[in-house]
Amino acid sequence: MSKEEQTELRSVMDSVMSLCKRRGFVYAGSEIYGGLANTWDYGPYGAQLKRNILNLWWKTFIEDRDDMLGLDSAILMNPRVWEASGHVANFADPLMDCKSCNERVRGDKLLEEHLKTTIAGLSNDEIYNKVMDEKIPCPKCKKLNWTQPRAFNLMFKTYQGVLEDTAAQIYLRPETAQGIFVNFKNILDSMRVRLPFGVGQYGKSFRNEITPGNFIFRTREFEQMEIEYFVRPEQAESVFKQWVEDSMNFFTALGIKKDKMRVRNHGKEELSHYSTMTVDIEYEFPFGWGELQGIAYRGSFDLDQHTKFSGEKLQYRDPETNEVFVPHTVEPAWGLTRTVLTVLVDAFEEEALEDGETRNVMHFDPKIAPVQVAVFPLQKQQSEKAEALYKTLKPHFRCEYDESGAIGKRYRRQDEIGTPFCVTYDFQSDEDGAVTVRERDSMKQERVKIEVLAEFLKAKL
RNA sequence: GCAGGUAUCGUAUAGCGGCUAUUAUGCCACCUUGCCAAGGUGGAGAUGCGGGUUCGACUCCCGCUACUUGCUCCA
Repeated sequence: MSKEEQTELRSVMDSVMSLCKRRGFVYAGSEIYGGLANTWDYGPYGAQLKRNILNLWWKTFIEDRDDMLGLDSAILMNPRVWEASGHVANFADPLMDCKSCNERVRGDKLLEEHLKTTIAGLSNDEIYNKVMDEKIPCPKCKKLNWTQPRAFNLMFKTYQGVLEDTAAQIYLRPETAQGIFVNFKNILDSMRVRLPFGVGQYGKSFRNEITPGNFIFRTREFEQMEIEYFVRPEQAESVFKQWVEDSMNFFTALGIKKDKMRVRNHGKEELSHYSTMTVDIEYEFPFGWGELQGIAYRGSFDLDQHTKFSGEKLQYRDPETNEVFVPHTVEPAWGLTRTVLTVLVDAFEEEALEDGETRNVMHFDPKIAPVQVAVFPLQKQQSEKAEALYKTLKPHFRCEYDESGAIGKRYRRQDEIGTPFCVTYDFQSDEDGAVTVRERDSMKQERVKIEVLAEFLKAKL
């Protein structure tokens, strides 16, 4: 990619951010107090868009399927959960600073690069000693002048109870997934399920990322949609492949351009502590490729760990053979807030018009557009009739009524927030009982009878 | 966390150590308007926060905050 192209893409990002603020999609957090780093608030259209994406996900993967169940577990959990999951031990980067030039590196990565092998389970002291034994210098200034590794645990800590003593120290969840494993037994006992089946939930997670950024791409507070799909070990591979396919289909259903997405296999060295097979679904953002979703084959790691730490047997008994075993899991994990960014960036177009003007158009898929139908009177004489029509459509679609300014200006307003259909009640409507429906993408106009209008629009959504 | 860049009405911008801080667009009201940002009149709206230098700071200096580029990473 050339410098010019990068600058161009950078300005796309700026345009999207500016539009988000101007049109009520996303605002900077705590803005009137000078902001708080990396926090963003979703405005009316942004909140609606996020919810629409979430609802489509829930419908696609939970409601419409016989093998899926929904769950909504707590953000605050017993700290032992995170010991079992490995997050207390592994979800921290041992960062070392070079005292000579201030370069900061991950101690474990430094070792791995030097030794050309993967290492795991070393304590900070062990990492430090090993680095000093091997005399691994700073990659930047080539001096051997490291600080002790300091663990920056990515989990947010807080306190339960009014006294800030350590006994009550708990974490904000860094992922929603553990809530599913922890409820595995509850679900088996209450829901009469059979393998293979999955449990899905969405919600906020929190990670003290060292380097957040890129608008709402990487934020310390974010929303995920996660599924744990439980299978017999021998089913895992085919189920895994099926999830990759289903996931891509979901993104396509959101209207995201296929040629901007790719599936990327994780190499051995980047697999996380729990996974033996992982793929990412990535999108090409203006700032580069970024992960939208990870699909990880976790084996029986989580259920085994929680069995070990809790003492509860997390197993499955086959009702026909009476065979007892620990199911394996395939975990598709989406970033919801990231998906919102993707949809915003992907839908954005600065369209050049014939007269040299431009119009900003958000080409949201009609299913997830914050506003689906806008209703106008051609002029204020038709206000009353148009408003009455708006009220009949409102229960069936996400609707907006606008009578302010010239008709062309109202079209443009709706283009900018991605409304796919505009309906205009005009001078003829009284006589022919019809209205003009204008489509955002084609800018085509069509005359539609009012009595079939709702049906007509529904067919297009 | 380190190194660089940036910070002026909602958005995009101009400018200056000193007069009422520029322009465009958007927004609000009224008039006008027979389908793609028409026109007229009026209106509201900004120097991120704190300190210093100075008779006087939006402008110069320092600190903070936020955004951003690179290192990092992963939903």
